[in-house]
Amino acid sequence: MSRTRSPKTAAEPPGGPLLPVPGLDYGVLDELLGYALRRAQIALYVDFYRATAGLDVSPPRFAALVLVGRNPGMRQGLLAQAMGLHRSGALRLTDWLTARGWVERQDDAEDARSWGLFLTAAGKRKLAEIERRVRAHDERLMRGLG
Amino acid sequence: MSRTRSPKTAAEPPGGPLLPVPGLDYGVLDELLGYALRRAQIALYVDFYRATAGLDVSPPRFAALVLVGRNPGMRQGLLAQAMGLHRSGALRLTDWLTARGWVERQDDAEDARSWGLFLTAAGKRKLAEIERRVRAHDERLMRGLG
DNA sequence: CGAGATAGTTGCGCTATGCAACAGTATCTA
DNA sequence: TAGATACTGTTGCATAGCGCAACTATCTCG
Repeated sequence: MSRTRSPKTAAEPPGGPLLPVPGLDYGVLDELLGYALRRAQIALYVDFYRATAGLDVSPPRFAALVLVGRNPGMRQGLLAQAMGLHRSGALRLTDWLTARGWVERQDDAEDARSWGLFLTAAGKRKLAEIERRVRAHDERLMRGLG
Repeated sequence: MSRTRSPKTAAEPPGGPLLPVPGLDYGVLDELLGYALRRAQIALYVDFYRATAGLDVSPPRFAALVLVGRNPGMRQGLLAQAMGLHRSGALRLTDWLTARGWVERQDDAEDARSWGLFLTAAGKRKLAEIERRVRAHDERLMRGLG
C-alpha cells in the first residue's frame, strides 16, 4: 500500500472560558457531575489551545502523535480503537498528519492490507515541542487545583 | 416579534466508553489532566444518553431547559452567554425546543427586540422527567467514585 | 479453492458551531 | 430631537468532526 493526501485547514480555537453568569439560576446543573466536568473540560480546552498556539494541533492530533510516537508501527485500526474513533476517522486523522509530514505510513511486512504508522523526524520534533508546552500548562493547572 | 421553525432530527448517541487498549503505551496521555477528563466526560456522556434514552434530549438541550425553567422570561442572548454559545447557536437551540413544544417565546414588554423564553406545560413535564432520570444516574456515578 | 473475516478506503450525510452581514430597536449625545 | 452607536435576534454560509454503509484488497481457515 501507498498513499497521500491533501491537508485541511487547522483546527480552530474555541470560544471563551464559560464563566457563570451572575444572578442566573443554574438549578440542578450546579449539582450535576456532568456540568462540573464540562466546565473543567472547556477550561482545559481553552488552555490547550493557548499553550499550543501556532503549532496547528488539536487535542486529537496531539493524542495521535503521542500514540504513534510511543507505539511505532501501530496500525490505523488500533489508533482508532485507542482513540475511540471509527476507522474512517483514524484514516482522516492520519491523512492530515501525513500531509503535514509528521507521520508516515510504511508498508507492513506482515500484512499487506495494513500500514505501520511512524513519526517522521519532523514529527518527533513537533511532538517534543507540543509535549513540552502542554506539560507546562497542565502542571500549572494541577497546581492551581491543588 | 413572533417566530416559528421546523424541527431537526434528534441528537444521536455517541459510540462506546473508550476503554484503554491493553498493551498500548499511552505515554504522557496517562499523566495529563486533560485526558483523564476526556475519558470521564465520555463515560458521563454515554451514561447521559442511556439515562435519557427515548426522551430525545442531549446535554445542551437539557441545560437549556433547566436554565429557561429556572429563569423564566430569560432572553436568548443570556441563554447563549450562560451556555457558552454564539447567539446563533442559542437561536437554533431555542428553535428546536420551540418546535418540540417545550419552550415558547413571548414578546418582551420591555424590549421589542428580544424574546422572553418560557417553558410550556409540556416542557415542564419533560424537564421533570429528564431531571429525575439524570439525577438518578448522576448519583449512581457519584457513589461509584466515592 | 471458496467462504468469511479484516484493514483500509471512499462518498455521503448529519450535527454542532462559528462568523459576517443584516434589520429592527434602544440608547446616548450633541 | 436628530444622528450616531450599540444591542437583539436572524439568516446564510462555511467548517470541523464524526459515523455509517458499501467497496476493494488481503488474510485465514476448512
